[in-house]
Amino acid sequence: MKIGELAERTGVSVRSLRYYERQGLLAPLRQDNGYREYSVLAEEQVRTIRFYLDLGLSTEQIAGFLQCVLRNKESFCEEVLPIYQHKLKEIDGQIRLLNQIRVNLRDRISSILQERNQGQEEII
Amino acid sequence: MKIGELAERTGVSVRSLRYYERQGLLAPLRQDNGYREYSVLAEEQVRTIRFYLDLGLSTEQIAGFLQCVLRNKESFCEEVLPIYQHKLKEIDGQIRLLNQIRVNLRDRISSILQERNQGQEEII
DNA sequence: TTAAACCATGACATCAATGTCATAGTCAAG
DNA sequence: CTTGACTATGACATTGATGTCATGGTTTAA
Repeated sequence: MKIGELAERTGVSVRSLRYYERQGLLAPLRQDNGYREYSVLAEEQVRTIRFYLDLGLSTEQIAGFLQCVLRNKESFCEEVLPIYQHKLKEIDGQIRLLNQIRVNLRDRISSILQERNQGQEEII
Repeated sequence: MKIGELAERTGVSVRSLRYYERQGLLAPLRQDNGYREYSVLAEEQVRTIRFYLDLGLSTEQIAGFLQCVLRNKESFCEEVLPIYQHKLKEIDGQIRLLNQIRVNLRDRISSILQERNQGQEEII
């Protein structure tokens, strides 16, 4: 199958498919005319790539274990666990930071609303 | 005071002070030699800018209300509240997304650990 | 056969604040 | 007067996946 068909089947843009290839995540054959030729397995492979990307992993991280997880159960691939754990710490840190900001924002919003109400009361 | 001194007093790099100026957040006078001349008020102003930047607001958003909040109470500046509320929604969305990923990651990590333990037991 | 649709590659843009470097003018202390 | 510290401006880099455009070759359907 050619790149346009794979793009349509997976919902991933042609641009991204070429990018994944350059990052070492896909390795389609080439037809005589230079067109990329994807096997039927490529569709599942792209969905796997998308899954890990959506998990927040980088193409570089994914490249480190993609071949393994395509052939085995995830638990068999040694590289996966440390990457997951590292990502989890990162996510926890981000959530903590966002929560601090969130609390700060909520405080300021309610304080603004309160002061405005007091201003109204003074007028009354 | 010159830019180096302001940078040292506020902990903000010279580069960033020039950037803030270009974004319309600072407007120092110029000495005859072209050097920027900051008033003592600039120090507080920079801290205010940093505060809003740390809250996740963009220089463009900050520029929209900075002059007002420097002169009045925050609750007096009409532009602030909608920006806060918009930012809060954004943060909530980010937290939600991160939490989904977090749950996903934790599930996969524990599932890997569990499968590895089962593998061990089988050997025993 | 010809036009439309598809493919290839490479380059530039994005988002945003900041770092860094190059080049050059200015100032202060020795 | 000279050297080192400071300042000015402008340009390029960063981060990462993706969009978009330009240019040109290929295929396919009418």
